[in-house]
Amino acid sequence: MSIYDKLNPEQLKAVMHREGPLLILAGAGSGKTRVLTHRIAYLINECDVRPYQILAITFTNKAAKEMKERVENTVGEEGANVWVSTFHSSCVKMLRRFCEYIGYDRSFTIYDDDDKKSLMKSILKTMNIDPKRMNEKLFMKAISHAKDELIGPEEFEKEACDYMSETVAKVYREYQRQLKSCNAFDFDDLIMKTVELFQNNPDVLNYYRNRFRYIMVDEYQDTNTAQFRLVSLLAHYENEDGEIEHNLCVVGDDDQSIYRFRGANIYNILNFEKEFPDTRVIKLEQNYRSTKNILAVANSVIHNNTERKDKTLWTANADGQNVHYVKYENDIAEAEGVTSLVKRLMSERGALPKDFAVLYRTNAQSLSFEKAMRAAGIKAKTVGALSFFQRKEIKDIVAYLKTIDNARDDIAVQRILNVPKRGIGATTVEKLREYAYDGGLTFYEAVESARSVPGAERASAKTESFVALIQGFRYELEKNKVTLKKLIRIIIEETGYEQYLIDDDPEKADDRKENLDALISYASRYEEEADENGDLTGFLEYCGLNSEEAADDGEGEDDGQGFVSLMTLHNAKGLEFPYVFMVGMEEGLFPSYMSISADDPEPEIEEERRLCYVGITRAMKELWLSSCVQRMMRGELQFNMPSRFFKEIPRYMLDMSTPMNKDYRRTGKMDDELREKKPTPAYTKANGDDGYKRHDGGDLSAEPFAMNYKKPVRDMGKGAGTLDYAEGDTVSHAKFGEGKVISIVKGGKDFEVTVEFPGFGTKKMLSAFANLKKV
DNA sequence: CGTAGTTTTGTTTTT
DNA sequence: CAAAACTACG
Repeated sequence: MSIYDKLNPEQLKAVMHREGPLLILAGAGSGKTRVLTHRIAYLINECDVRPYQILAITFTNKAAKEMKERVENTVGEEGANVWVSTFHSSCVKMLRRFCEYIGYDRSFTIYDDDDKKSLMKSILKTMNIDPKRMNEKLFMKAISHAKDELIGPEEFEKEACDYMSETVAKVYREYQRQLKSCNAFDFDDLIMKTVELFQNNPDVLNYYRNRFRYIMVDEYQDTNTAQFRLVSLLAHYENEDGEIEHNLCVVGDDDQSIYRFRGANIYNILNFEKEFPDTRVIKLEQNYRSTKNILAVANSVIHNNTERKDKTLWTANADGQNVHYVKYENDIAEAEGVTSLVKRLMSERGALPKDFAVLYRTNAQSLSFEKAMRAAGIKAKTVGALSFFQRKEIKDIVAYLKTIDNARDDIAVQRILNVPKRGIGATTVEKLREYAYDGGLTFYEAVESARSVPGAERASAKTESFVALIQGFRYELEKNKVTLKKLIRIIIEETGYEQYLIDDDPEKADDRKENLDALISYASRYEEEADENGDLTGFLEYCGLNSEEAADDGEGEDDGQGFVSLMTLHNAKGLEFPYVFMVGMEEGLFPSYMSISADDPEPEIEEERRLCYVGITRAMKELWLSSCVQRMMRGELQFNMPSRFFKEIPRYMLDMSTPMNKDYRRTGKMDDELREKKPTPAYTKANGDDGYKRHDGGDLSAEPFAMNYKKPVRDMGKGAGTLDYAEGDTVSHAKFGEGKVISIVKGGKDFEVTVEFPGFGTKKMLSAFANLKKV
């Protein structure tokens, strides 16, 4: 009996693969993590590979942690020496060691999105760029994208061809300059700069090439160009006979690529075999997770994508229930409906809260579910929304720590200079910033010499006491060798931070204090776990990269029943639940309005479809899909059509009779009488003599919901029948201003209108959404 | 300088 | 309906 006995033949082939590039196309629920961990075990136990020669890369810290545990379970103690981490933390580790080669100091900090935004805003201000015309988001996106593609500021500048890109180039260069002077990297830099480090320093690269003889990458479909380069640089080893080995094993599923917006390059997986010609390809198509019915729905949806490797997932599992579809009157009814279904499944089937997940497209949707669950007394947890380290109070204290550790971090210093309030106002900060900028100083240095800064003299008494405060903290840390835990307590104490919280918002003060306590226990746990390099810099790095759940906040101790998980579809990747609710499946929400109205919608819609596929395949036993006729979105009542993805599911696969009484869809409440007479009305009507017409997935033109279909009210009169403008007319658009109509093409119930806007170029849009007015 | 009250603006997903 | 930006006042 060996650990390999439980593997199927394909899995076994993958596990036993020793040398050379290997591409594992692993469908959802096909046991890829198991393959990965077993392969690591195989290499160590059977092939004399040392654990430290293996590098396994995952995407999230959570996945890394889980994989590490599983490796240690299969391999034993030695498994702890396998380097399992995310792209970002691997890079941090390597940079921490060698960043001096590229002119950084070892105590560098990492900027998250908030920090990035602050820095960008201040740059735009000093460069006198009108934020009304070009806001910081635009620049952040452009720069981030460039970095994903390994395009540095110089190259970007060379390729700039219009005013827009030239401006971005200038900002990009300044942004990089300031990052460096702050001794900070942003997330994208972590990858790009590591690649730079390798490319410019062969000795460093060779060091890691010789060390990492076997490299594995999980979720390979979500790698971007920079990450691909990083991995291919590393997976290059010259053996004793002078042959080059590429011991690179990547595991992925092109159908689950959902991070294109973040630069993920789907061709990394589609063209892997071209990059590495001697690649062995193994497909894992047997699904161990879901029922046949769930898988059938997933397959029928994903088959509408054109850019994919052909494969079809199958399972030996039972048929299971049909996938359910419920159409609710509004978002509140949806939340209550889902909640009562959860309640009912718990009482009728003995399911536990942890068996359920509610998946939605946008974080904003979580609120109504949180409320409904709380009202019904069901434990639910929203995962991921606002991560621990993004909370104001945590960021403030962390900014103090950053300032103590690395006063070159201008963003951190600016954040806390007047928090809690010390009477140092915006004008003073502005003067200090100018002074620092002109004199090539860090912001902190400017603060130190505020006395001689024109315009800031008046506040110099206040800035001096701030400097003294920081020096005091440094003294505690360096001379008195206080622990991190103690240091944080001292900071809170000395700055009067708790009083500040109470003055700022008495309502939230208690919650926030609890978060501070959580930070303190997080720090003390870090100190216990970390070995000798458990210093302040290390702790900050830990904080910066762990965007996920922090310390258990003590709230609601686990009783073994767990929580209903509320999360975005993106967050659900890699997870599985017996019962899954995919909610808010409406045109304009999922697929999102952004994807529908993009210049070139097809690839975006395909990504949304993959996201849909990911959601469906999270379900093990039973799946509910739902949409609402109307919902509140940004304070306005919106009327959406059911998602186009429903049209891609053959109707006979859907059970549309889910718990219904007269009022269910309107209120989300179940009729108790009905429940008692017919205990399980939900599961009786499926697939059969219900009068539903059956058609296969090929016929997408069929009206899916003739039964309870209402025309969307949104923009009636423009969307349907006729338009009040014609080709050649001048129209006006809320965002782009006036433009000339180039063409109008009829498509389905809508018109695709092409308009040329001076200054914005030519845009294609759907008449129903564009809200164009004839001028 | 700080604050409270008002207006504007923006809408996806995240390491 | 937020959050952010702006304004007016003490």
